[in-house]
Amino acid sequence: MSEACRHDHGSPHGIHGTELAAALGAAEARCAAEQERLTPPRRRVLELLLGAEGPLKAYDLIAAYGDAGEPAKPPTVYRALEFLERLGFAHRIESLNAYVPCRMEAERHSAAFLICDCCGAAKEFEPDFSSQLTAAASAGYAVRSVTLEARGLCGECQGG
Amino acid sequence: MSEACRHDHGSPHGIHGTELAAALGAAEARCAAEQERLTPPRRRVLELLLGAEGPLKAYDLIAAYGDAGEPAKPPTVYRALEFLERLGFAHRIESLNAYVPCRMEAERHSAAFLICDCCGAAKEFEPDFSSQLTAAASAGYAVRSVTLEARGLCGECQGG
DNA sequence: TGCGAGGTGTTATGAAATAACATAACGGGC
DNA sequence: GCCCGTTATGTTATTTCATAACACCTCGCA
Repeated sequence: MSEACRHDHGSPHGIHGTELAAALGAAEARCAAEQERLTPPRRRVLELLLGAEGPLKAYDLIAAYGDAGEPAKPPTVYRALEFLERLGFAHRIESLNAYVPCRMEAERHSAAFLICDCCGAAKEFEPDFSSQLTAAASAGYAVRSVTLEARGLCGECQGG
Repeated sequence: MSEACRHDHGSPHGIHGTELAAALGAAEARCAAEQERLTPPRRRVLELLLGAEGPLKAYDLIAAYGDAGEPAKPPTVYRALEFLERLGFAHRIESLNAYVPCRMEAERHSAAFLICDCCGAAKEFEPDFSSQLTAAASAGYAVRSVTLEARGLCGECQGG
């Protein structure tokens, strides 16, 4: 992380086992409902994101892709990420060049993150953009999507 | 831009001549007041940003840097950008990998942009982050900086 | 069964950013 | 003035991030 510190950074949990299977199943179901296909590469990338401890870089995914350690080719992963973002299953965190699975209920929503500069955790939260949307409207803009990234320190990393 | 369209994209204005000189002078003054130095590379990069029609990529700056067409070396420009961001003279737009000069009054503020996917304009506006900061505080985060990027269409590009 | 749309595999390349190290300019204390 | 620590610059090379381009495949459907 961009900041040296002495903490024990307890892992922000990935999901595994039954829970992971359930999440993948739910994704499968949502795809079916929307006439989209959760193909093997897409499913694999989503699986890796869901199992991860925190935001993953594209090349982390590329390296981790193969079952026996063989990496994927970059376009394979970038295409899968594009799909997952489009469906709302994952978000890109611009300021980290990294990706996280979506943890929220709502589908295809705007994304907002609290990013800890110390431990690297990225916590998604439900933003209220009404004030910013009002400002945008009065400037004549038609807003399609909004992303917000707040950098700082999480509770655990503030202690010292 | 990421979206084909038929508009005549009138130029979002860079500043030039006297106005540019005044802006650089003001920057010089603020540096002096803060024991910082607006060295030649920093001044040159700021000048390029202020004169530009819209967001500039780092490699646009690198290419445009030399008076007679010789490019700068990447670290020259990246260091200058880092300085300009630190002092609040410029902002990075994460979702574009591009930079704009700061158009606001306040110093070292958080940044918020309305980005037109059609003409590429990036309009800075004064955000009200109180609701998001409340949410962050209740999650235990100590926020240092916030960036918001809203993508959509500007007034001119909505017409058709 | 032939066609079109969407998806994948593969090679290669392009774009964005930084590491590492040498050199130079500046400012304060003596 | 001169030394010295600090800050900034110059330069080479490399790393990291992302996409172009094209061949092939596969599924639904006329």
